[in-house]
Amino acid sequence: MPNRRPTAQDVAKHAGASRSAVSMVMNGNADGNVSPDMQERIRRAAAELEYTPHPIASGLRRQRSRMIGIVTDEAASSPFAGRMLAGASQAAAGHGYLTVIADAGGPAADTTHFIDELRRRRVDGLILATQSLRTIVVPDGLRLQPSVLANCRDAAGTMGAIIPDEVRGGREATEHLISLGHRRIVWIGGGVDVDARPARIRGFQAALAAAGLPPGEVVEAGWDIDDGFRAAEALFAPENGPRPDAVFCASDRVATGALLAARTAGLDVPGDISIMGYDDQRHLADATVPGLTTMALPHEGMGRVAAERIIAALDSNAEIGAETTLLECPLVVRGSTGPAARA
Amino acid sequence: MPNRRPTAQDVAKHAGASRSAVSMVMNGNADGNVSPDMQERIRRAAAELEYTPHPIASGLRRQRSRMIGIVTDEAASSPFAGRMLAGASQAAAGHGYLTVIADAGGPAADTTHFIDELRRRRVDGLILATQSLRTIVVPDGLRLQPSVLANCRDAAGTMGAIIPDEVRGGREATEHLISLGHRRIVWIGGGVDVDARPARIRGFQAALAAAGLPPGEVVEAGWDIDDGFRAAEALFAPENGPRPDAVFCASDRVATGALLAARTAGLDVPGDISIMGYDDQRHLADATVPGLTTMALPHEGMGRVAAERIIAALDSNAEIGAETTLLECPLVVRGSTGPAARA
DNA sequence: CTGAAAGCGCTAACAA
DNA sequence: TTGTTAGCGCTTTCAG
Repeated sequence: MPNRRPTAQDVAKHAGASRSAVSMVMNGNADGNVSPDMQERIRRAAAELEYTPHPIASGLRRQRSRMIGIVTDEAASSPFAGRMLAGASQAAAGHGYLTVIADAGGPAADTTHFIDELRRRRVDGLILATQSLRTIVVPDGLRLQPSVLANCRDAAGTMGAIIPDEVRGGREATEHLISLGHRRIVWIGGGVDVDARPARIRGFQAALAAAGLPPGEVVEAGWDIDDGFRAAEALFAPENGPRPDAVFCASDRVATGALLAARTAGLDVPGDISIMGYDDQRHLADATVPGLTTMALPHEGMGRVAAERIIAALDSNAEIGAETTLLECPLVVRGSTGPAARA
Repeated sequence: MPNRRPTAQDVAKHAGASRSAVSMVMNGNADGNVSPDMQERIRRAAAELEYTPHPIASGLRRQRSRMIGIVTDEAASSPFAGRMLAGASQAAAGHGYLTVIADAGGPAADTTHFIDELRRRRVDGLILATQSLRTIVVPDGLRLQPSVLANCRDAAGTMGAIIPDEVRGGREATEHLISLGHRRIVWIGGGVDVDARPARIRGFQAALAAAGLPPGEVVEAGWDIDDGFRAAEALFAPENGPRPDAVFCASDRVATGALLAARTAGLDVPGDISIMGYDDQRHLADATVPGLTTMALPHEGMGRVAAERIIAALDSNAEIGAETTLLECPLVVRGSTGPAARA
C-alpha cells in the first residue's frame, strides 16, 4: 500500500540534472537558469516517474501551507452550509489551495478556539462563515493573518466581508412582481432579530416607490412555514378587505406556508395570486407545488469570492482590504409567480 | 502581522535544555529520558513562550500530515452536506486531525481527480461521501491508503462503509405508528432509482408482519412535495375506499405534500390521520404545521464515525477493514403523528 | 539520563 | 548557465 513516491532527487538522477534544477523547472523559475533541453529532459523524467513535489516539504521551506481555513458556526444545522463550502473549495482548488474546515458547532462567538487551532496548523488565510447574516465581533486571531468574513460583517468595520446584497434582492424581487403587473404587494414575515429582514424590506419599499406605488404593507410574522401560513390565512380572509395581488415572503418557508394558505382559501397560484420566496432553499423551493419563485442566497458565491479574495491577496502579497463585497441574489423564476389576473 | 512564532530551539534555550528534550516532552515520550524537573522547566518555558510545535515540520519528519480528506459529490446541491462535514470535522479535531475537503461538484464517478489531488497533498486518510445513498465503483486512488465510504457502498464489497440502517429506520418508524394504534398504514413515494426506498419498504413490511398485520399498501410516487400531494390526495378521496390511519412517506418532502393534501381534504393531522416523514430535512421537517415526525438521516453520525474509524486505524497502524457499519436513523417525534382516533 | 547529529523533501542564495 | 550548500522546524537514533 505505501508505494514510495519519487522525490526531486530521483528525478534529478533520472534526468542527469541537479536537485535544484528540478525544483526550478517544477516551479516555473527555470527560464533564465536551466537550458531548454535540460528542462525538457527534467520534465520528461518527472512525467515518467509520476513525480509530483511534496507539498509538506515545500510548505516547510516556503513557510506557506497553501491551505485556507474555513471556520463555521453550526454548519450542521444549516441546509446552506454545503454550498458555501463547495464554492470555497472549488475556487481554492482552482488556485492550488486546499480547503480545511473547522465547525464550531455553536455561535460565532465560540469560534475563537477553532481559529487558533487553524492558525496553529499554519493555514495561509482564514474565512469565518456564519450561517445567517449578522454583525459579529471578530475574534482577535482573525486579524493576525489574511482573513475575510462570509455572510457576516465586522462590528468594527475593519475586516473585509462578503455578504448578500439583500437590499438589491428585495428590490429586484419586487421589480419582478411589478413587471408582472402586480400593484398591491404585501410583505410577510421575518422575525425582527435577523439583519436580513430590514434590508429586504428596504429594497421592497424602494422598488415600490420607484414605480410610483404607495408603500407596501408589512405583515409581522416569523420565518417558518406556519408563520407564513397564519399570516397569509389572515391576509386572504375576505373580511380583511381586498386581497393583495402578490405576497413577498421573508423566506421560502414562509412562502411555502403562504402557498398552503392560498390553497386552503381556494386560490390558484399564480392565477389568483403570486407568491415570492427568498433563499432558494434546496429541496424546498424546488419541491413545492408550484415551485417557488425566489431570490437565491448566494452561498456558493460567498464561499467562492471569499476564497478568491484571500488567494488574490496571498498570491500578490497585498493587503486584503476592509471592503464589504455585496453579492447579487439571483432571481430564480419557478411557477409561483405569474401575470396579474386583471392585467 | 507576521509575529514570528517560537521554535523548539527557543524553548530549549529558555529552559536550558536541548532541542530533543523539548521534542520528547511535547510528545509525551520524555518519561524514561528526561529528568522530571527538566520536564517541568521545559513545560513552563513552552507555556511562557506560547510555544506550539510546527505541524508542517513534524509532518515532514514523521511522514504524517494528520489531515484527513473528504471528497464529496455535489455537496452544493444537498441540504445535508453540512451535517456530514461538521460531524467529521468535529470528530477529527477531537483527535488532533484536520479535515480537508474537496467537492467534485458532480457525480461520484468524477471524484477521481480530487482523490488524487488530496493524496498528492498527503492526507493520511480519505472519506468519500455521496449525497444520496448508493452503490458505487470505488476510484482506484481510494484503495491506496486508509479510506472509508460514507453514505455509499462499494460495488466490489471490499471497502469499509458507513451507511444509514434504512431497513431498521423503516421498521422503527412503522413500529412508532403501530404503537400509536394505527393499523392501516400506507407507504407513499420514493422513485425507484434510489437505493433507500426498497430498504425502507422492507423495514415497513417487516414491522407490519411482526405485529401480525397484513402487508402494507405501497403507493408509487416520486420524492418531492407535489408527488406526495398527488398521491395523498388520491388516497384521501372518499371514492377510493376507506382512509388509512397513517401514511409513511418516503421523504419529508413527500410528507409535506401529504400534510397539504390532508389539509385540503379537511383532515386534521394528527387527529384524523398521522403522517410520518423520513430524512429530518432541516428547515422543512421542523418548519411545517404541525412539525413532521420523521426518521433522521444520520449524516452527522456518518461523518463522525467515518472520521473515527479512519483515525482509529491510523493511530493503531491497523487495517481499516471492509465492514459496513449501519447507523441508526433516530426517530424524531414532532406533531404530525398521534394516537389513532378509534383506538 | 542527556545532547549532538542526521535527516524528512524541498527551495533559494550563492559559487563555480 | 549550472551545481553546491545551507537551511525550513521537527523527530529520533546513537554516542556520551
